[in-house]
Amino acid sequence: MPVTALKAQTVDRVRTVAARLEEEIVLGWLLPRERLVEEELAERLGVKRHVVREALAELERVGLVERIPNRGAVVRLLDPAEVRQIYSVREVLETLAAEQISLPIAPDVLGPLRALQQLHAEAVAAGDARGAFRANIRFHETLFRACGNPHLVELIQGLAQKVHGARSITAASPEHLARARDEHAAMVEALAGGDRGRLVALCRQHLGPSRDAYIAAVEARFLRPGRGS
Amino acid sequence: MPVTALKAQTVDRVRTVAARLEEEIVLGWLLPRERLVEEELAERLGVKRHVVREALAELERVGLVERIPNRGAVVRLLDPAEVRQIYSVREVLETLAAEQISLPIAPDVLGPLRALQQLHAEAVAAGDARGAFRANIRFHETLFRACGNPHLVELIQGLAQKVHGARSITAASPEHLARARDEHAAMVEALAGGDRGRLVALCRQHLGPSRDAYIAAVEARFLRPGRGS
DNA sequence: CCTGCCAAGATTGTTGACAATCATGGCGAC
DNA sequence: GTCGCCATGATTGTCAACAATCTTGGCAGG
Repeated sequence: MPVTALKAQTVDRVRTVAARLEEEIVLGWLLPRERLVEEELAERLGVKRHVVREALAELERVGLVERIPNRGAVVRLLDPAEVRQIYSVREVLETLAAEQISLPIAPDVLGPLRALQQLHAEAVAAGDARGAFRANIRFHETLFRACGNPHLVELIQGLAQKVHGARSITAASPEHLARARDEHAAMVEALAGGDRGRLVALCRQHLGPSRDAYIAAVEARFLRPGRGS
Repeated sequence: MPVTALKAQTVDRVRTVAARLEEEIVLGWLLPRERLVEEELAERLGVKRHVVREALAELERVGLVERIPNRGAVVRLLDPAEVRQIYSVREVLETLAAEQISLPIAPDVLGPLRALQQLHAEAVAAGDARGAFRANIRFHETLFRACGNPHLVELIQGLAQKVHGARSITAASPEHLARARDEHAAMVEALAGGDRGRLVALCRQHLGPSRDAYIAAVEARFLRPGRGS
């Protein structure tokens, strides 16, 4: 018998549901201010309400969802100022991590990284936003894990997750995906070449575009006076 | 009647229980590897098991408690290597925050800060470890909040919480408490005097002692070969 | 015509009981 | 005497019904 998943533990199902909802938010299936009704989600995702409940609590902690007592959960609209603050911390942390990666990079990091880079490139080529999103996450996780400090990686991932709600703008945009793809390639190159300065610069630049695109989009689309329905 | 707490919302009770358990861990009431039985805690703290359950999940996320499926929760023993990693990130983040505090410090920050510093000093003088712990948390929260980036503050607090389990060594030690008291005074002085370099240096130095004391204590007391019961 | 209140429906929050799982100690086989 | 198995008790995990709360629509009064 397989060692895993003989019986899906609830904690796993919670994680699965949370990840699924996160994806739907990132991919724009669920829009900001959209209500998330527990029973409806439970039925749609084939789990008990209790599981959905915990998943929503998880997403609330992360910041993707807002939960008001007795009123339920809605997809959160990130305030541009907040996004700016998060990105400024991300920049520091990701720079720090990049600086701590021991170069030359170990082959057992570089190999998987190249594989994930290719996976991402293929998803982009196929116009598969979900695949690109997933590959992108795994790429950065693998990259930053090479810094050797799991707690730093955890922080970086947590911050990235916080602004995932801001990704719906760029997650499906061919230009942004292509740009990310090329930047990933450049990062791998810098790693392989042992060029730390370039790597750090690339990591920093990698953050800018989605942040700016989101802020521009939000200010244009959502923050019109009079809380556009 | 007070405006708040007309009815204690469950989410608040969860937080309260989590904070209470955290304190008991920090103050050494609950020792590493000690089992945390849900029903027992529920009765002792006067809440339903469900609330304890969520609180334990919270503490697990934070890292103070370890939860094994179907086997329950135990107070987690922090691995010294992990503690070192966490402290190294803390150092970066707290330095960053200290550097971003706009000087001269605003009076509406300095005032409360001085009050908390005194509260802490009084608790130390009275040998009130719990009071000192609480005042200490509030002091640092107030201090770092002055950096203007709530997300950075959140990260700093989260990391501090992660190593709270390591505080049981120093939380009741008069020497460490006295030292912290003096360093707090010096920080306030540096803030009031607008001396950023001194402030940053103080923040950095402030971290060292409890880290080192914990590592020394753990290596001496808990990590003997043969998992000393 | 507008305002405030009340009832109905929808949704979340809470609880206790039940099921599943795991540690413990006793018993028999070898 | 030791090893392995099974019954038992303790503990956690799951669930569905019930209670509390909020929103919505309608109606009466001004």
